[in-house]
Amino acid sequence: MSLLLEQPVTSADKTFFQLRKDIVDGVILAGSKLSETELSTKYAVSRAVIREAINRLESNHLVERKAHVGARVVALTPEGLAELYQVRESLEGMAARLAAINMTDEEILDLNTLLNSHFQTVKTGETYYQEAGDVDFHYRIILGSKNNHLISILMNGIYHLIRMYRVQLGMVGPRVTTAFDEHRHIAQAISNRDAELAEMLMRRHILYTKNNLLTKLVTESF
Amino acid sequence: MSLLLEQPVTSADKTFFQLRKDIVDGVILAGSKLSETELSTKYAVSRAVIREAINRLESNHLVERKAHVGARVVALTPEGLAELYQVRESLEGMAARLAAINMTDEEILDLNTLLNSHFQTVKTGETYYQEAGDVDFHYRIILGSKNNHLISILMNGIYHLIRMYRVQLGMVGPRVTTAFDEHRHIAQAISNRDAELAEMLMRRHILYTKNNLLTKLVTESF
DNA sequence: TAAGCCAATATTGTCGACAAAACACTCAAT
DNA sequence: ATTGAGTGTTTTGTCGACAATATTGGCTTA
Repeated sequence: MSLLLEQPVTSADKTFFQLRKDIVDGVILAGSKLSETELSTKYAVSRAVIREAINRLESNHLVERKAHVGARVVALTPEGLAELYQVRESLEGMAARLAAINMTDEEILDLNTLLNSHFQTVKTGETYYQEAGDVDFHYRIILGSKNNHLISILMNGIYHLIRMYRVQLGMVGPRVTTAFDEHRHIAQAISNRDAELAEMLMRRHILYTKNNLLTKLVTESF
Repeated sequence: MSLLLEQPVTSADKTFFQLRKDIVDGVILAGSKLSETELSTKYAVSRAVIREAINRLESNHLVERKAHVGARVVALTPEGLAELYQVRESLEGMAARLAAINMTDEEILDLNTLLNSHFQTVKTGETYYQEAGDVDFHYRIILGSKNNHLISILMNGIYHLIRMYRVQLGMVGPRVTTAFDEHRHIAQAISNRDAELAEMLMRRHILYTKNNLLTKLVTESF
């Protein structure tokens, strides 16, 4: 049922996925240094593999490298969040618009089916599936745009950083059910092939999410 | 005078810049295979350096890698160009809007000064400086957005691929002076701090450029 | 005591060699 | 003649060691 089952084939792939997961989940703290030798012993691979993984993490905007100095996990800041979501709003708004045009009837049907199944889990209040479900919904629309560059920029470029903010800040309270309603309206616009409305609703949805996360980030004073 | 003087500090840096230049300029043909051993002898560096360079080229969307198979320079196709410019239109439109808000008065002054100097070279018809000048103009606006994620996605993410299409297809004929006029109008909107107009003009400017390049790509039947 | 230089140490950058996988070619069988 | 298996070759993936650079700490000197 879940999308995007990227299979690791090489040792560098596995290490990259593992490192990425640990960073997104906060197991490796935001802002901390990534020592190549330390990681190579910890993950039981050579430094060459670690270096390749770190390079890929850099293109995912999750770490920053400086020559002869090393790599650091990015810090989570209000400014960074604001800039990230400004870009996300533009790109995913575009994705929603294109999805309303380019998704097949079957894909739209699947999207609505997914929403119905999410409705069940939202009622029970299982936060873990909320996170996964939200990502799944957005992924389908992104893929539905059928624009490979857009897909690459979002999925390989910035989405893991978005998830990092979401996972480490959380999304709780009334926002959960509100967001679900917004998803329904977006899906409705796409079902009606109303591209302009789909873009507008998606942009507003992301704007709300940004404000929700920004509030948490500021009040928790990271 | 020129912007973005990224200095190579390591051997991998130099190799990366050289390879990127050769690909953008067409010295290494679009669609061709990149053999690691071959490149390592040609550029007189170890395979590790070549591999690092290729990894970076991949995050620049200039090459595609497959595990255990190798890397290939991307192909220039009408579909790829259309998708790329669809994304570019959205992102640079956003950049122009933000630039109208965030550029300092001094930066706007420099932008107008740059345009005046371009006006001289356009009259003489020096195509080389046209290309460089156009890139310079767009770079200033992108940097003027002051959004680091947007800057990174455009400059490190897709702009070299955009340049690759431009360089290998060329931009000639009446389009040259027309594009210059469009630049002037965009600069005017930014000078007036009219964000909405700046975005609209930039989007249309990029749309025109796309159509111009698409025509060339189709008629030349690459 | 503070500032600056120098040496010792630790970390990143680069290299060549070996392992594993994909590719190409031959040869046999239908 | 074509397809298939099998072998030999080439290419990519991984590793450990060495080189070059940055950091740390101590020492000297004002």
